[in-house]
Amino acid sequence: MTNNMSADQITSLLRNRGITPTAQRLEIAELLFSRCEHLSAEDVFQLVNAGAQRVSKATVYNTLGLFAEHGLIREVIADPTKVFFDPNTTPHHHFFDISSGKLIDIPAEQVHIGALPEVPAGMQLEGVDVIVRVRRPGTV
Amino acid sequence: MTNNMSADQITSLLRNRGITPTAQRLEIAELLFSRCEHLSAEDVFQLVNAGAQRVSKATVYNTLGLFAEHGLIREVIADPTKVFFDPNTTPHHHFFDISSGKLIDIPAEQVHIGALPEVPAGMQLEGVDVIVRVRRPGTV
DNA sequence: TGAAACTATTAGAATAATTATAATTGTTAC
DNA sequence: GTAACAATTATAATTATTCTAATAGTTTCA
Repeated sequence: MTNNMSADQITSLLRNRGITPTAQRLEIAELLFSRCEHLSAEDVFQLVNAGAQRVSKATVYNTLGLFAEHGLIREVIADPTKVFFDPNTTPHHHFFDISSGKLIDIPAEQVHIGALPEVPAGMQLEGVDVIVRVRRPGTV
Repeated sequence: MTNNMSADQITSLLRNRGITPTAQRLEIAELLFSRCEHLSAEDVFQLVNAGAQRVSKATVYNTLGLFAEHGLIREVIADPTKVFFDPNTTPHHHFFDISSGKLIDIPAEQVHIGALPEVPAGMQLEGVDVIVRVRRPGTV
């Protein structure tokens, strides 16, 4: 699934969240929102620098962290070797295919959490992540 | 919570799973099952080598991986910076306190998953992990 | 306008977790 | 006792991520 957005649309997307739109941030945002895929920092680094390098690894991390902090994307922790960034911030969950290391969205309505335990005293609920680990038979 | 087990009990615990009990493995197992805590590889490395070093980092990783593979412990992926190892392998879920980086068990019966989506074609269900992220107010 | 003072952004270098490799030690079978 | 195999180790490499210094941008005020 791809989703074409104009540079202007992406610029105001950032502005609406209080993020100063710089060249690097626009490139990374464009990439995330046009692809609508689950990308790792490394994926973003490769894609944004396809051809000549223009954006450093550190900037990729800064930018992804900033976007996540401002609710533009969401971190998904399912793979011990890396964090994924999901441009879909609506409530939903994930299949994690341990054979391929890929994530697949699960629409929120397909997972029904009937009961949640009481949050420990003095703590604030931040979010609930459901990861359904699946595997292609015959693979490790 | 601590749980005292004799060296013999731990030895047969490993044997029952088809794991040859070596000195290093017994030390690590003893540590995991007496503490009943969520430990990272680094934690295990520190604890097992309190005093003089006897077990290398690589052996710690090998051993934890082996134990997990044989169902003696369970990997919990909640913190992007490291993997936790949980000696409790009964079905249950976790709070992850993002302020302190600590895990707290949630008994299985306190989380009720009413519906699960159909596993993608040709895939095999491996497990379902529910991570409830919580935070101490005022912390990042 | 123009430059000092400050803030925000970027990226090269450093760090931490983990894994791969190859050497070493221990065990088993005959 | 020794060949064949399995387990352990250390080193070093790799990968993901963060730190910090440097750069670019913005504001203040003379």
